[in-house]
Amino acid sequence: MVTIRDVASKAGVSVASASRALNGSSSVTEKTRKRIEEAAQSLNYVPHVGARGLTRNKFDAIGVVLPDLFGEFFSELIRGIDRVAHSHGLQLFLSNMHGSPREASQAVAAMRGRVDGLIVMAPDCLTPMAGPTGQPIVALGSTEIDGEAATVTIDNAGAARTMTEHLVANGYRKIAFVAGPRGNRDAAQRLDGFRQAIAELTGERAPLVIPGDFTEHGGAEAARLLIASGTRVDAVFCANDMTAVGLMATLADAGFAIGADIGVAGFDDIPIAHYVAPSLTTMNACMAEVGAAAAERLIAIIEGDTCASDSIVLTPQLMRRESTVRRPELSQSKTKNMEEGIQK
Amino acid sequence: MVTIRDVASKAGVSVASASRALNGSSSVTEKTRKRIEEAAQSLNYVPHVGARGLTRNKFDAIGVVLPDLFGEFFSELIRGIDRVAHSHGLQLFLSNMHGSPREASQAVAAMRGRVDGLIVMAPDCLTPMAGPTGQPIVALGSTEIDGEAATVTIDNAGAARTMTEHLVANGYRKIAFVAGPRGNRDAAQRLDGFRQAIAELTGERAPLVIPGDFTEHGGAEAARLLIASGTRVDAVFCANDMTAVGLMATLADAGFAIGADIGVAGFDDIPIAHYVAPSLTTMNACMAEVGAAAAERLIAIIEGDTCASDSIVLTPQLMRRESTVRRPELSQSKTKNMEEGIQK
DNA sequence: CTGAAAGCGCTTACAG
DNA sequence: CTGAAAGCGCTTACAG
Repeated sequence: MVTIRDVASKAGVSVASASRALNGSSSVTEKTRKRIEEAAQSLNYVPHVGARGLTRNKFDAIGVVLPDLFGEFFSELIRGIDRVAHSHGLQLFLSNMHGSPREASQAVAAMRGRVDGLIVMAPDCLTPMAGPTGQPIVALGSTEIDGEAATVTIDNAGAARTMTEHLVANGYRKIAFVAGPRGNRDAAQRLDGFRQAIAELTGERAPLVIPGDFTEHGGAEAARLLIASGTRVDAVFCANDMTAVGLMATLADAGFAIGADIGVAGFDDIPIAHYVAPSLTTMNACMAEVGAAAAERLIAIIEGDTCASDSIVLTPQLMRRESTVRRPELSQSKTKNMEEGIQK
Repeated sequence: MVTIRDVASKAGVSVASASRALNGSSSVTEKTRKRIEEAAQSLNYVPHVGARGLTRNKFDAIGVVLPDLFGEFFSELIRGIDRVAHSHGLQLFLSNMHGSPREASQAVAAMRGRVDGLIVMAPDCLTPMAGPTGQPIVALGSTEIDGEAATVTIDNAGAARTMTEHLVANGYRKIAFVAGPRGNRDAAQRLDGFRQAIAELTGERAPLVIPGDFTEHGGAEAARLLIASGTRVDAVFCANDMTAVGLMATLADAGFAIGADIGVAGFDDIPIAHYVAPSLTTMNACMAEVGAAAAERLIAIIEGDTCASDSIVLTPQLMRRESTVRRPELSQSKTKNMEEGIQK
């Protein structure tokens, strides 16, 4: 491994000069600069970023701790973060906390001395995370972090209300909700918003709430539970899109015409939502924007912008699609031709 | 920021002892170890991983350089890498080369002094990447890297042949191919495999090849081109799934019954492939496994296993789904009820 | 403009 | 078992 010492000696200068030349400091003769650069070139010198970070206490990287690295939801989030990080010349250090608070703390600790700041999403923690280790940190979603941290969230409750209004306005009266994982704040806020809206709009005080876990499988399970119970509902509002996708598939297999027989709504607007058939009505949580906003906020804090620590709340938009269209003829060539549909 | 010096002085010992105690060295009295740990605890000490890495020349992290961080394809890949990295206690340093060879080299350089080894995927480079900077490196897909590097690839050509055989066996004769981006080796190999298989199976020497770019939009464009040209084809084999998804949607909107009127096949088996309607026949490129294999290989190399530098080739599996079923009645309740379908 | 030196936070032979 | 010292590869005041 060639070090700056090697290029310095090859160029016949001190490491100090080599460092200055390589970092574009002005105080160095054009001639020696050239000599040093040639030496570096010929030796194929690559600076040791770790060492540089140690001396400068600046790492040109930001850390991202997420509950999972997988799936369209996180993929979108990372995309947004990467976009702004890249435009600022920052590298990304990613860590998967695997839904475990203990691992989340470990991950945060493992970032010390590697990054200039952190974006953390840990909506599953019931207890607030261990406080910041002194580094700039922004919390994503309804993550709770000890001490102060800037925050980027979406208005889950408000969005759930918007969706509920949409369902009611479209003639669905009896609406069930498929919940998210216990202890997940995003899920809890969505449920709250739904409950409140339902109470106001239909007077229903105890709407049916079916357990779920944010996965496709959980959605399928909820559908089976619903069918088995024989409960008659007009529509189902799922705490996230994956749940809705699983639920829709199971419902369709059981002969229900999605939309006509039973409305289905999701939350997140992951890309899959408009590929499924029928396409899924959902709330666009604009994860890419959340990620980008978080990254921008973090960078501002790192750069010493003190006003940057207040929180941002993004408002999801309703994506009106086929799964909440009551009369199939409204959606031209895309309606499923299932047994039920034909009989009518 | 509290350092090891702080905990040492608080515990009344030297930093050497503090370091030893904190790292679980055996040569330290139980009593002093306890004192040190308490000091660390009370000070909320978090080791500076960067500094530790510098001294030990070991970073407990691996770097991953990809053409993009976004989309199900990369998401799967990262998932596989993360699984084995995590099981070895390694962090992930992710970098997006944005499809640019220059950025790829930069990204590799930026990893020096941060990671113990690299996984690099850069299938778009026409010229081989700058050689390894001395660190262990494994190339993914048909990435070409100067000097030696272990390699994990999938058999693109063989898989394309398998798919072509499937199409022909299902009665599709005139088959077009939608290509991937120019200069992408995976795409080129798939096209080669297709051409060769077609020549052998149908005698056709110059099958129709429509340009594409691995995106949904490119697929839609290809479909429009196909329709506008009036060329009659029985099936379209797309260089990847995203292309197939875009093509299918456009074809369906134009009134074609996918499967019955025209077969469509993809490549990759991204999760969306079985959500679209009709579900998409494709080759499972098992990206998660590719990622996992690459990570395992890399770790073996890092740990000094010299035999670990030969290459691995994974064989994709055919995922037979609805988009290549000729008679709609075969696929029960899932067929699209389009104008064409009704008229029959 | 250039160099010798200190220091970033840690680990690890080397003595004791 | 414990401590003083050197060193990881770099940058940056401080002198000259």
